[in-house]
Amino acid sequence: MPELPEVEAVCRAVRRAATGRRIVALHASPRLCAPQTPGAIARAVCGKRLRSVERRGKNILLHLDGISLWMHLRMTGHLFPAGPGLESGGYAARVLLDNGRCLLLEDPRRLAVMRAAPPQKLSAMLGPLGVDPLSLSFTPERLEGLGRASRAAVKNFLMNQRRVAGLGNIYSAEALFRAGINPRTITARLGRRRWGRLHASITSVLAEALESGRRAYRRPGGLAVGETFRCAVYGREGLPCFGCRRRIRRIAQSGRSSYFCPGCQR
DNA sequence: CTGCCCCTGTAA
DNA sequence: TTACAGGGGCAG
Repeated sequence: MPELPEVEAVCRAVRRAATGRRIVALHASPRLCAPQTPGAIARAVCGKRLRSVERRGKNILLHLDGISLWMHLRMTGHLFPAGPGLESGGYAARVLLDNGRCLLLEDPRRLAVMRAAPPQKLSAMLGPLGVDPLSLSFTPERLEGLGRASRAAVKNFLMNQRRVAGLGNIYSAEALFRAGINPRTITARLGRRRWGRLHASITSVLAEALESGRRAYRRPGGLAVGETFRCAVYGREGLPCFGCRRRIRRIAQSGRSSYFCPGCQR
């Protein structure tokens, strides 16, 4: 489920619920922990206090005393604070806190990953990540600079985490719709005006998604993050465009679906 | 940079 | 039964 806004909402929720708390136990499925083991991760983090929560792109970093816990939710992972009683179906990991509450990681598809390592090691691992679109260094000039030499379709460019870190299939499509840019456009061929529009679109789409995600996340164990964001093109194949009423089209790009309006996106 | 793969659930 | 799913590592 998660792209940048959802992961950011998760981080805020975890930050509020667990900062300063000590981890007393950790249970996790082996697949989630590979190539480490659940036991090794548990030994590394138990007894440590959560000092801060950091997001880098779609990556979550829980910084403890001298060691950090890295998580990536991939396609279907959910992470949320929960009470002691919640024994919901099939969690992938449960991190018990010293106040009786816990952090629950659920993932029906079991693609999420988790690892414990010193923060420097994790930073090195995440080194190739590109600019975070919520950071101050994300400017129209920076974006244009990153894409000037790319011959990939602009949709694929936006989804490349080494360039811009955090956009996925949904918000790439939504940002391109707002900017009026066809997802198949060769990135390097975008002009200055379009780079400016694309930058503004990314910023506004993420801000709105974050806002709707915050509302959704307020219910403990309830609605998943991001569900209240109303997509203009994603998942709307064949339905009329909210702007020009033409039918939204779906095409495949790099094996993934891209949605766009043939009228509004040239 | 693109294709294939990793998994499991859901819908057509 | 098949296609597809919001991600990313890896091979080619």
